[in-house]
Amino acid sequence: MAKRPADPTNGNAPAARQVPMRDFSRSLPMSLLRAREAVMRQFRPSLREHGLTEQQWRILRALAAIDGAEVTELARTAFLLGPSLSRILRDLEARNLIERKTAKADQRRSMVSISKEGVKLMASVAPSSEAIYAEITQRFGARKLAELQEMLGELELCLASAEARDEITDDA
Amino acid sequence: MAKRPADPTNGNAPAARQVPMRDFSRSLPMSLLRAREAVMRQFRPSLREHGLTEQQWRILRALAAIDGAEVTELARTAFLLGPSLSRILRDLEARNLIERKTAKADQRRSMVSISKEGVKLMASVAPSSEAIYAEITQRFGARKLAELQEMLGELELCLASAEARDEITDDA
DNA sequence: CGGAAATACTTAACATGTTAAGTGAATGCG
DNA sequence: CGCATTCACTTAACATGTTAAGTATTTCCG
Repeated sequence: MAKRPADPTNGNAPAARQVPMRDFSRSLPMSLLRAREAVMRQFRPSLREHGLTEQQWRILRALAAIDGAEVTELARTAFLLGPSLSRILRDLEARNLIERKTAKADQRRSMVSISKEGVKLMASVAPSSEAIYAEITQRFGARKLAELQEMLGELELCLASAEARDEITDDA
Repeated sequence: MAKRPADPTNGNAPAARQVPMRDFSRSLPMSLLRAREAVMRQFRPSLREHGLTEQQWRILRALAAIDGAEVTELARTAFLLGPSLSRILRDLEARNLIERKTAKADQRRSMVSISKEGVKLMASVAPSSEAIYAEITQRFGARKLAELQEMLGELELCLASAEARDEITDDA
């Protein structure tokens, strides 16, 4: 486990001065944050030109792939929290990029789908978006990219299972 | 590419999706986002118990390691944008966790440092934080973790250099 | 049937991300 | 010196992240 470089100012004194922890610029959360920011920085200008934020784009992509979904399902797919999604859907609906209709069987649920305008907008953004992705793939290497994504998936899974265990423990 | 022949026929058939774009749940930004979220989900409860957000914690850690820094330098270290940092510093100062003094040589700059209270708070959070990190390291594997971080760093570098090239091109 | 509990969202409140504009203090240079 | 420019922040405005509370609907169950 994480051994740190010796700290001459400290030793093992428990109560007094704090050890500088593992250089936090190399912590996992920071590495992930910086990598993601580096990637998103490539896409944001293009999205912005089309009047879309990253999250709005995620929602449209998710909707385009499934031809209608409930809000909760959409939240899971686009990896957004409910409140964020609620706001964004309100705005996207006002811009006529999506459509909603409450389900007949269950008035609580609402089905969301992309509108014709939404599809048109996607068509205008997709080429540039794909080009950027292709550029990244080429620069970083397709094989390496696949490896990276594989590891990211494993990390996610390994931590998700940690939480499942916590929940069981919590059950009082 | 990807003209989307609107296919209303498969309303509730999740099976055959004619994919206009690469399944976006496997896109690099989503992979990074989900991995990071999985990691942060482990830390947030502990930080919250101590009344700190993730960003406030980043700032304290950065300050603890360097014993005083200018705002711009701190922004780079903690990977925060100027406006976010300004707000957070205002709040941390109000809570007496940090101290500021304007530089004598240049009145525009202000030096920020962690206060005694700030150090004390860090000392109370650090053990749990380190324990969580150790748990993650153990679950995922130290070697694999190092590999992952190595790849993330390479990705960041490879995209940063892409931007450097863009800027040169823009310069005309 | 009827009320407690669960479900599917939505609102609210606060903190941060992101871009643009503002402010006051140094600098460059004619 | 004078003054436009640059610099180091800060404010502003809008969008999202995050948690808690609210609302309407449905389901569970006696």
